[in-house]
Order: sequence, then C-alpha cells, then structure tokens
Amino acid sequence: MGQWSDLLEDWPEDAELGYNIAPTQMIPAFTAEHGLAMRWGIVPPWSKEPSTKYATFNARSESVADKPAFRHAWNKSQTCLIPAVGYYEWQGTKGNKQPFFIRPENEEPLVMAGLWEYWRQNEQSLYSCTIITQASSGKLEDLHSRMPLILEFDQAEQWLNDGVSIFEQLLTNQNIERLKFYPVDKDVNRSTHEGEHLIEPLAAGESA
DNA sequence: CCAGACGTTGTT
DNA sequence: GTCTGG
DNA sequence: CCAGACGTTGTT
DNA sequence: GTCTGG
Repeated sequence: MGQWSDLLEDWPEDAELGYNIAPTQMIPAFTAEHGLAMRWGIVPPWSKEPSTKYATFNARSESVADKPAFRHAWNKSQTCLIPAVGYYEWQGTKGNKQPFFIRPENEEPLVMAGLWEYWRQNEQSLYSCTIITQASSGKLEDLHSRMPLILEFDQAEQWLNDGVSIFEQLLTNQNIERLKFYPVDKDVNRSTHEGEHLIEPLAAGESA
C-alpha cells in the first residue's frame, strides 16, 4: 500500500478479489468517506433494475459529463477511486491473443478514477461504479488505443475531495512513465491459478 | 407524441 | 429522469 | 466471474 | 443445460 494506506483504508471485506476481474463483479471502490463493495458497471438511479442492458463499466472522459447514464453521478461529483494491482490488455488476432499486464514499476497499487452511483427500489439497494477511460498516451499507445484515467497520489486526493471541477487538469497531467507492461500467461483468467506468477514476465526480454 | 434508449470495448 | 428516433 | 444467448428463413 | 461475450 505504501503512501496509499490512508486513502484506501476501510477496505470492504465483501468486495471480490481475484485476477481478471470482469464487469458485474463487486469490486472495492473508495469515496472520500469510505470503502465499499460496488458493482462494476454503474447503474443510474432511474434504472428499473439493479443492472443495465448497455455497457457502463467504462465511461469515456470525452463524453462522461453528457451521457444520461453517468450525468447524475457526474453532477453530484460522486467520485471514487478503484485500486488494482494492474490491468490487462490483449494483442493479436481473435483466437490467438497475447495478454499483457500493465502496472506501476514500484509495488504500489494502480489507482483509477471512477464515478459511483446509488440505486434503490423497494427493499433492494446497490452501490455501483464505473472506470473513466481516455485515449492512450506514451508507451501505452503501442499496446491499446484506450486506457484508464490513472491517478498519482495527490491527484487521487483531489479527485475525492474537489470532485469533477479538477477533471480537465487530471486529464492533462497523466504520468504513465511510472508504468510498465509485459506479456503474461494466456491462462490469466483461470480461476484455479494462485496468481503469483501472473504478474511476472512470461520470459525475460520478451517485453514489447 | 410515444416508445425506447440510456454504453463501451473489441480476451479469456 | 431525460433525450432520441420514428 | 456472471449474464445472456441458445436459430433460421427471408417480410416489412 | 452449456456455451459465449464482456
């Protein structure tokens, strides 16, 4: 955790942990107040169901403020942090894709900017969240056209405390030089894995 | 006007 | 809830 | 991992 | 029930 231990305290014990977490799973998300297990895939408060038929696991930075599904959370500055060890991207053609793992060079968490939402109806209620994406930059351009909005520690504090007013400056101050990526085993999603080897290079010198 | 969408990425 | 498409 | 499809012929 | 897609 390093310097992140204060911001990411109050870890939600009911959040799911694992490798290659997918949309709809309950993931740990942190607001300025606390950590909560939230559904990955924001559910707007007007939704008839605690799920959506359309994809809300990512929100494009270019349009997040305008989209009906995100606007309520945006207007209320319901910002959150979503931590991970790293994330995957796949390269290659269908059926023969090579996964890469992207993470900070140091051992600290990769912290992504998100928005959260609260949905309730009758006796049901649900916290949910989305991860904001943007065009890739720097070395990540080689890997994939899009990437999450990744926050430095100071930026993460601002995102929680100041809300969406500082959004534009976060976008223009992306420092991805502290990240590295490397190919990993294709069995990345098998639940039987202990996982430890997944964040190690597949073979020395094979990194793109 | 009413019905239907409301979203993003592109692997396993 | 609010916008869009027919 | 979970949610959603799972199918074919050929009109409006 | 089982496969596929995200």
